[in-house]
Amino acid sequence: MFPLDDIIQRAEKQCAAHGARLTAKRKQVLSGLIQSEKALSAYELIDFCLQQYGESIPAMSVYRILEFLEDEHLVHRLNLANKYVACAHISCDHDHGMPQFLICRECSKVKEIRMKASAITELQASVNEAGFKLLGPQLEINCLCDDCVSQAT
Amino acid sequence: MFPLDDIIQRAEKQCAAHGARLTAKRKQVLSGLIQSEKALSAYELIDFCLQQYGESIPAMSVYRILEFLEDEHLVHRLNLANKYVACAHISCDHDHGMPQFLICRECSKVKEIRMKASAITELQASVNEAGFKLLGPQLEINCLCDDCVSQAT
DNA sequence: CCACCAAATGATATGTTATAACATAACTTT
DNA sequence: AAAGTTATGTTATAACATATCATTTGGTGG
Repeated sequence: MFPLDDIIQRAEKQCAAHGARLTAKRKQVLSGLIQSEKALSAYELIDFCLQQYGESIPAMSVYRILEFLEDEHLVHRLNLANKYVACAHISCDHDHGMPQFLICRECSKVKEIRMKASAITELQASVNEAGFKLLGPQLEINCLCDDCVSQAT
Repeated sequence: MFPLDDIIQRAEKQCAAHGARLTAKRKQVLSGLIQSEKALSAYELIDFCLQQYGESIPAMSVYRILEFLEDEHLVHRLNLANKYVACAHISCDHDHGMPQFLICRECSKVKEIRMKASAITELQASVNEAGFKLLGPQLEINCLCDDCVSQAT
């Protein structure tokens, strides 16, 4: 889609826009997530950074960095899998509404899709009716990706 | 809704129907989940059983028991919260289709609702189109319950 | 330039959730 | 009671996450 460097540059601009700094470590973590093209746990990211950059980042730092990146809307935390994934839309400007994540339970591949506005409205209505309020914009859905389905056969 | 004993008795019958045994410990764990009326972690259940029955169940056993109860469709595992909740429909006969769980992020209160069949079909279509297959029948949705919303103000 | 402050990172300890591996107990069937 | 099956106990450890305090870094005003 977009070359890694473009995305990083873009992310850097986004951060700079409100005085946040995309430091070297933060770039490494973000790059890791972008390159892996699937969801990684914090500890998988540590391994990745060690392999890729020969740099060992303590767990605590990775969690802090992930939190920072989440605040900057550069990554998403997937509660369903206790993993993290790069936002699929760092390189575009539009607003992203309510993201849906299809998460492959086998290989952690993630696809960020959009629901129809009507479907969201309907969901919201059901939720409110039940005495709850929708929180966080995100729906996470347990799936198998087609690759893993084929392999299983 | 239904008195605890009725539900337990019902659950016992359900188990007996295919030769599974709802032992004393399993009853305690299930009762704990039913009484708490919200999702509990395995370790919260251990505490509960200690308080309520003066009986200390090792973590390992609780996990095994939860797995058993899940197989018997008496409890649901909520991946979003890493907690467990009693099935809301132990006391009725009908098939339950695709359960949706609204989970209060604050207090772990859970409401099991049903989606319209049309909505499920639509979701399924989106998922397939994206190259994934829906897995597990359950959707877990991050919410705040109205009580916690009020308190926050 | 440098002393200072704030932000970022490191180090260590600990908490929380979950599973693996193996041992023992308890019930069932004959 | 012996043998087989199911349930539970014990111990160790993996995987995920946060609290706390120390140290480094990078910009800013004197």
